[in-house]
Amino acid sequence: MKLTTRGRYAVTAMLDLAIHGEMQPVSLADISKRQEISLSYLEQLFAKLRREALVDSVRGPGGGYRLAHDSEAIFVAQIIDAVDESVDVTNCQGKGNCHHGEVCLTHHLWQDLSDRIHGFLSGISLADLVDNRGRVAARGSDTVQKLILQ
Amino acid sequence: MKLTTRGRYAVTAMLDLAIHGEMQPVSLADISKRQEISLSYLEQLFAKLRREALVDSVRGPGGGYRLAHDSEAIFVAQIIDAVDESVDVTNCQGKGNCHHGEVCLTHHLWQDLSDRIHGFLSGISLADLVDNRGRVAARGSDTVQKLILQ
DNA sequence: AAAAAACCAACTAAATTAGTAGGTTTTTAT
DNA sequence: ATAAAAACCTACTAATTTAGTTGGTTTTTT
Repeated sequence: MKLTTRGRYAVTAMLDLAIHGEMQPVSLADISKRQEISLSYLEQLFAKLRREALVDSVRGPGGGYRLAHDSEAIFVAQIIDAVDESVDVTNCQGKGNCHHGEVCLTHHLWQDLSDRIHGFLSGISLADLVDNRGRVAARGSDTVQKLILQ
Repeated sequence: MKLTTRGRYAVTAMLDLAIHGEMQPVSLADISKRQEISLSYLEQLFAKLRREALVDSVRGPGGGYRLAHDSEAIFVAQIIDAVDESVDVTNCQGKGNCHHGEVCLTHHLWQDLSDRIHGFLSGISLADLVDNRGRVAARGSDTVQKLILQ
């Protein structure tokens, strides 16, 4: 699994867009200043986000980036996936050929964990993050915890 | 977050121990052959597992390693932690000083995800893995999914 | 005494990540 | 028209991490 600065930067930048991009497009220079992320690095990330149609760009002065969809319809998992951070923790990229073409001893464990991580991040939209500044899991998790622990 | 070959190797090797170590200690050479993990690399991993008191060693011919506790009492999270793979995905190692000493925009998101991953892996023992060869999460997850999705 | 094993330290190759450098193209405002 | 602001693009680089190697020593059994 890869979940490093790159994925965190991408989500942070998209969240910045969701917060500041209501009226006019937001330039990467602004995001760079606010979030303290190198401008060139942001450019590379936004190239990928654009390829995956998560953002639209406006060139020229006053230009910048806008979310390509409502913030309710963009999910953290999509952002992470777009910048090439796979949330998959299996050794075989889910193929199941990890030990002589068969699944290895621990394949199902990693597969299940991967599914859970992806499921968790697929359920959180940018709008959720804007609403409560990232405190998202607390919502349902009490019930879930009780179920798991009982 | 780091969850790479190292952590997977460690869990696989411990599972091998749980399966083959009932009667006599298991040598790393055996694990190395069965699981196709470099012997020297296994040695490094077991040095850490021993330091964290997850395994006991027996030196000399016929020696090897044994689980230090019942397989019901050793959890995947402990193994991952022992070999220095942190399952924490925050940028600040959970300290919450990610943006000028304050929490960054996405801190809670990563913190919640980290907690979930750790919670998941803390609930799975080696015995669970032996029982159903790793197919563990399926158990409770249907109910959980329904709750989350409704 | 020999062999099997744990134990140990230092090194190395490969991969990945984060970041830099140095541009071009497009578009707006003056 | 021109200058400036911004996206867009490609290639390079430094640092870090990972996986693995090398070459031992120590302990214990046969």
